[in-house]
Amino acid sequence: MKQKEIQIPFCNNCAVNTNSVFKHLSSDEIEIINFEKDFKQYKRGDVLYSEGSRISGFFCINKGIIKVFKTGIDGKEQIIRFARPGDIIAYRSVLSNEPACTSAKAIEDAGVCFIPAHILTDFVKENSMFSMEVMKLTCHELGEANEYITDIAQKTVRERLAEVLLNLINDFGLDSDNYLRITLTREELANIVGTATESVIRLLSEFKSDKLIELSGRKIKILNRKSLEKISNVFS
Amino acid sequence: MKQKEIQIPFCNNCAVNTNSVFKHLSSDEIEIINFEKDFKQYKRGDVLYSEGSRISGFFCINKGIIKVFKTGIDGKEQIIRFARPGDIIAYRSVLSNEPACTSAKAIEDAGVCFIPAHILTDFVKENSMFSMEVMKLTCHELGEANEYITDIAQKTVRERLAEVLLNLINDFGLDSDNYLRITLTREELANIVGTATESVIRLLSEFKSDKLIELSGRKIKILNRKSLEKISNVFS
DNA sequence: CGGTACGTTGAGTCATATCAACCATAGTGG
DNA sequence: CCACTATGGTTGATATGACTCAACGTACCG
Repeated sequence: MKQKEIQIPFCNNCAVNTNSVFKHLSSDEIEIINFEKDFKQYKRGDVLYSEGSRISGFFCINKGIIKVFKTGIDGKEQIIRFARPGDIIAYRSVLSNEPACTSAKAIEDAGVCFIPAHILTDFVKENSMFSMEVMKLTCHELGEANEYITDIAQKTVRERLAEVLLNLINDFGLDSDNYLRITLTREELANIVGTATESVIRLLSEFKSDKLIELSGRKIKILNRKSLEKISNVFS
Repeated sequence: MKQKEIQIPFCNNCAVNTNSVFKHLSSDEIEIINFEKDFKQYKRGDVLYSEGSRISGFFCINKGIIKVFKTGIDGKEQIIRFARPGDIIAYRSVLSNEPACTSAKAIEDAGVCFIPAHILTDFVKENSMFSMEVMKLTCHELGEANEYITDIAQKTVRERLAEVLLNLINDFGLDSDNYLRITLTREELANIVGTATESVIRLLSEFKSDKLIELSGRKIKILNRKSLEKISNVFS
C-alpha cells in the first residue's frame, strides 16, 4: 500500500499565519521559523506533551483540535481550553521557564509544528510588535481563566453545561445542519464543565426533551440558542 | 488636630523595588516612573478600580493588601487573588487593551502608586529584560489560574478551604504566635473558596474542634499544618 | 441607644456525586 | 466467524455535601 504523502506546511503561506500571533513577523523571521520548525502528525488520543515535563519549544496547530488539560484527583482531567489551527500552546512554559502545568492531547487527527524555545524568546526580545502580540495573547487567556474560575465557583452544573455549549458554538461554529463542528465524548464534556459524566448525560437528555438540542451519537445539533443563553446566565 | 504627614515613597529606594517586576529597569527608567506616578492612600473597603471600566494605567502596591475579584451572580464576589507590596495590578487590562475584567478593593489600609499606561507599554517595547519579566509574571498568574480552575472543579469545599488557608500561610506568613498575617471576614474567605459564608463558618469550627486551628475573632491561629495539607490533598 | 455589619447555629431541601447494572459498538485474536 | 475485551453511553437508586432560609447573638460606631 502506497504511503500517503505528508504535506509539510510552509510558514510563509500557512493559512493560520494571517491572523495569528505571528502576524507582525517579517518575512525573514517567518523564514527562520519555517526552517527550524518540525512538523508532526498526531492521531486522536496522541499526546503532544505532559504536565510536569520540561519542553524545549512550543507548538503551533496547523490542522485538527487539541485539548489542553490538567490532571487532578484520581487522574480526572480538567480541560482548560482547546487549541485550533493558528493557536499556539505550551508557550507559557517556555516564557516562564517552568515545567508544563498542563498536558495536551489530540482529540482529532492533527498536524502540528514544533518550534524551538529560543525562537520565541529571541523574537520576543527583538521584535516589540511580536512581543506585544504574545503579551496580548497571554493577558487574554488570563482574562478567560478568571472568568472560568468565577463561573465554576458560582454557577450550577446545568448553567455551566449550557455555557460550555455556547462557547463551543462560538469557537468551532455550526455546520449547515446546525451541528456543532466539534465532537466530544460525554466524559470530555464533563471534564470541561467540571462535573461527573453521568451528570452531563442526564442534563443533555434534559436539554433534548426541552427541544434545545438534538443528539445523534456524539454529534450535537443546536435547536434553540436563545434558551441556552437564558439557562447559562451569560448576562448577569 | 494636626494632619498626619503623608510619606510619598520614592521609587528609587522603594523597598518593593528589589524583587519586583521592575528589578531590571535602569535608574533613568525608575526615575521616569517616580516622576509620573501618583501616590494615593486607601482605607479598608475603598475601591481602586471596577470591573468593566477602562483604566489609564496600572497600580503598584506600596503598603497594605488589596483583593482582586470578579463580581458574579447576585453580586457575589469571587476573589481571584491578593496583591501585596511590590505587586502590580490592572496591568492585564493595559496590555491587552481591554476593559478591566476584575475589580480591586483594599482590605487593609493601603498606599498605592498609580502609573500611567504608556509607561508600561513603552518600557515593554524598549526594554526586553523588563518585557520578559512582565511576561513571566503573566505566565505565572496564568499557571496559577489553571490550577485554581482544576481545584474548584474537582475538590470539595472542605479540601479547598484547607488549601486556601495553606496558600494564605504561604503568601502572608504567620506571626510569632502562629497567627495568620492576614485577617479576612468569613464572607471574604467564602469568596476565595467559592462557597457560602455559612459553609466556611461550619468548616472552620470543625477544623477548630479537630485542633487544626484556633479562632479569635478574625484572627486564625494555625496549630497543625500537616493535617491541613493532608485534608487539602495538595499532593495528589 | 438604636443601627449596621458580621458571626453563628439549626433545620430543611436540592443538586449533584457515587455506585451499580446494563447495553451498544468496535476492534482483537484464536 | 465467533467469543472476548475495552470503551463509551445510559439509566436508576441512593447518599450526601453544600446551599438556602431564618433566627438570633455579638460587637462596634456615631
